[in-house]
Amino acid sequence: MAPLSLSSQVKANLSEKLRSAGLRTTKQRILLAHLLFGAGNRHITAEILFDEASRSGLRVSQATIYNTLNQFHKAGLLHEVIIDQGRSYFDTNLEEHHHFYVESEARLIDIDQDEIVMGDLPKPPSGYQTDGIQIVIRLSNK
Amino acid sequence: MAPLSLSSQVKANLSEKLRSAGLRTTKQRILLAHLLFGAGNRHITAEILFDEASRSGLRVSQATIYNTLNQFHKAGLLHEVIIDQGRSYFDTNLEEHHHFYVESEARLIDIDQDEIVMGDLPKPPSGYQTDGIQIVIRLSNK
DNA sequence: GTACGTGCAAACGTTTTGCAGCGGG
DNA sequence: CCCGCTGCAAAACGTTTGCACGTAC
Repeated sequence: MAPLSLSSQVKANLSEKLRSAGLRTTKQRILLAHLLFGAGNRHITAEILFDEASRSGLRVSQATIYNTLNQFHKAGLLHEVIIDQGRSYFDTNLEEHHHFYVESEARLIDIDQDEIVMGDLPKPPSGYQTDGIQIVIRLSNK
Repeated sequence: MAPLSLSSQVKANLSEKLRSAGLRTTKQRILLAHLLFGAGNRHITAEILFDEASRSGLRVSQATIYNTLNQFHKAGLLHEVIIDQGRSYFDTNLEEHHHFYVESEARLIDIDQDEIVMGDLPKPPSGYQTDGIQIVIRLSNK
């Protein structure tokens, strides 16, 4: 994969994205943002992102990967999907949608929005408010 | 809490339950089964079960807690709910149902079956079969 | 210049594993 | 008697944290 040589146009776009999310634009964040957002919707784990960053020529520490993913998440640039014990997935698709999870491959697959039809959502118990809904359909090999 | 003094009737019932699930009936499993299944539907973590077992007078190792929960799960006596990163919940309610999750209290709450209305489920991609569906609605304090 | 980001390594909490010994069938 | 279960301790795993240094603004 091509190293840090992002075109200045691409860099400008990513910088803008980070800045409007209230984040400083460091070299690491620009490249990680490029890996995350530069190739359509992705389901990515810290491990995958670390590998991709390393392979693309940027020497980042794991701590930075975790910090960055958490910051992007807190800033609303990523959604978190928890479905595998001990491993978090981050989804670059921010629209409300749901997933198949292939346990044998530790892989998430988007479900088409119009494929899942929900009636009314249950009301939360008093004192609480709904914060997000997550539907996961586990798949196994036939 | 009352120690290991389970009535022989209770013990017989639990023994039967374990045996028909293909599990040997050891002292530890009988007591853990009693804690799990003797008080209605529960959402329990390894930590909670370990504490309850200790408090009830049985000296069990953490390894046995984990082994037992995993075995009960594999034997179909428990459902696993993964929603908190790094911690597994086991649900003694085997019927298909769904949950609220109160993040601030790390607590699961059952959703009444008739409160959630689903249309048709999406078909799994070819080569895969549906293995279970999990709906979680995250709650925060209002 | 200052507050925030980064790297490194150590710490953390949950879960798994290896192995010797015990106990159910 | 044998195979599976248990306890213990250590290891493994993903993730977080403390701290010194570096860098965006």
